Amino acid sequence: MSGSSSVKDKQRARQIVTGLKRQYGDIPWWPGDTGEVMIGAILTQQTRWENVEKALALLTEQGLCSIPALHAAAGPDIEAAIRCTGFYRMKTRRLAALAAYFEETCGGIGRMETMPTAVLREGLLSVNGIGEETADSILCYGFGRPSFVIDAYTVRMAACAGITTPRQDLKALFERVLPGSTRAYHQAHAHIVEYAKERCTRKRCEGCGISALSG
DNA sequence: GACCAGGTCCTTG
DNA sequence: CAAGGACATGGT
Repeated sequence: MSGSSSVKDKQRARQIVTGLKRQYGDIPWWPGDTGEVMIGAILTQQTRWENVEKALALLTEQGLCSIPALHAAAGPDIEAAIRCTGFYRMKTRRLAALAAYFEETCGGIGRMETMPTAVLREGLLSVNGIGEETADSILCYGFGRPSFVIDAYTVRMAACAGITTPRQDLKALFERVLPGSTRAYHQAHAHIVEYAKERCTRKRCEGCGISALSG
């Protein structure tokens, strides 16, 4: 916890953040409304984003790309639209659970806008099919809260950079290093994904460590 | 054909 | 409680 490796990890995390920011500058990320972002967050689980975009387009075409619409929709219609994202039966159930939570338990998304982030996060985690990463994606990109997202790319980048902090503590590590603004969280996560998806796959990891960033 | 993708849940040992 | 398996399509 307070060992010297934690100080080094902090420095390494800072180098990842600043190095990538220098390389990419501002990049756009998830311009959709809250409902669409939440749907995308479920669909992207263990799935390439390009396939998620196709599914979102199909849902939109059919007027199903919102929480109220999903809540009213028939299962098979949802399944058909999201098939290309894989795990489509499972994801249809998860979307239904998400929609039921906001429409029935919360009384609409609007009611949650003013909730404290911690309360909102607990509520999201209580929905079957929403784990830590999905919850933080929804908070950060859907509700504009400063809750940093730790995904497979971030974990690999951290490992490549020599960070030894255990996975469950990476969120706190990056949140300590970053400025507290939601925008900073958006950008840092977007940068990591942009960088890592090209060179930091399961099998190979080509220069995704800090050495490649700081020169 | 094998392997992998911006996870999560349930079942075992 | 850690590890393993299931969920499933689409691209390399």
